[in-house]
Amino acid sequence: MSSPDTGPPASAVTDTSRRAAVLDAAMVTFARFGYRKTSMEEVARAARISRPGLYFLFASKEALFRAAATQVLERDLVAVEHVLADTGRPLPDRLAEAFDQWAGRYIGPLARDVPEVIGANPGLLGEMAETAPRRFEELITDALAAETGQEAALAVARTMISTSIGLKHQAPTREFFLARLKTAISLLLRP
Amino acid sequence: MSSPDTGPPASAVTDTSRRAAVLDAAMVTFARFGYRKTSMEEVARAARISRPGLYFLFASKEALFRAAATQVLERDLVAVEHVLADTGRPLPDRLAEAFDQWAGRYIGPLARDVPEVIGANPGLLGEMAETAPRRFEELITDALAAETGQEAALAVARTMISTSIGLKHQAPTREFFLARLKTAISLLLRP
DNA sequence: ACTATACAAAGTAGGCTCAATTTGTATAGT
DNA sequence: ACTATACAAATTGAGCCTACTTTGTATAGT
Repeated sequence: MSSPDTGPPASAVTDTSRRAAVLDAAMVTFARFGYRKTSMEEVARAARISRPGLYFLFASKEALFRAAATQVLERDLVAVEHVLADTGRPLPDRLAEAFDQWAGRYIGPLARDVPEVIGANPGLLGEMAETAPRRFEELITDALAAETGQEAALAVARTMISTSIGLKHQAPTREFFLARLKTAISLLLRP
Repeated sequence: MSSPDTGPPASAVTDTSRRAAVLDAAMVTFARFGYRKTSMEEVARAARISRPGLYFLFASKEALFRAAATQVLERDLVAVEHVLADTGRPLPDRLAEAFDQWAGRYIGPLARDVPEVIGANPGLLGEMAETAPRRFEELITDALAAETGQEAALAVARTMISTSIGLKHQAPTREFFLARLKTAISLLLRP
């Protein structure tokens, strides 16, 4: 719809990082107070811009939330992709770090609210709510299939993902999560 | 406090099963409406006794809930124990059925509310809230250790439990849960 | 070993109003 | 490519009151 290709690409990088910074501030605020109780004023304050300026960047509160959540998910998927692509490292290490990026990093008392507020408002996210977990499953499956050549790669990937979801609910700390996850990975990679 | 050892044991069995039936009706009602919005009147109606009669059996709403939740947890643990004790059957089958009794049976749209209402009111449960999962972990660990003799039995048990918790959140149906769980079990029992 | 009826004290829901907040837009300025 | 200020319309929250429900107990009856 609203294309940013209006002027010269002089400050394209600046524009992009400004947008990203605003989205970061927005997600922190959404995570802290929840979608409903977060006002555009509060987001603007957190992003250190004016409220009209915020509306200049994002057409509505919904669009802002969608963009913020999308950035988080996309960023994490890219991180996972990069970690898994580094085939110089042992597979178990790469898998552990991939799950840490995808889930472990959101274990703490503050960080927990991020996936919570995203998961609590699937209606605002549209497709992303379903495609992101699917893409993650694909990335894990491919990494497993590439290395171990298993045809059980999908089954192993799905089991690991279920385990990580369970651990996310059980783990009081990121360290707990990671320790248990590494155990699970080594148990599932043995055969 | 109120001991039932007042008269002859003539109708002890009847007493016990009456109590159990009342507790079943109570748990169904608690699960349907939640603890707060469930009235003693409603429980009495579901149990087909009078409200004063209900107070004759249980001193308070809290005591009633505690007893109902305890019965559910204890009943499931006994079922798990029995299933695992039948060493004539293959270990994977027994494990799958154990997890089905403990978690899978609560997957459906109606059944889901039971663990939910129990989990949502840990303050009313006291010790049971922590000891029951611990006892389940012990039962699974012992079954694994007895058969496979592993010293990794605890790690395998914990991984299976985490997987089952994740699956409980993912699974739309009991069949989905069971299918994925069986895959996980066979993957974790291979080495 | 209960049921039926009744009751006080406490808690909860519903409705209602008014003030405050919030959204989205506009306008003028830099 | 923004900020500052302002504004209408809609939503929300606070406070308050009243009516109803609920808890726990008591009492009489079978």
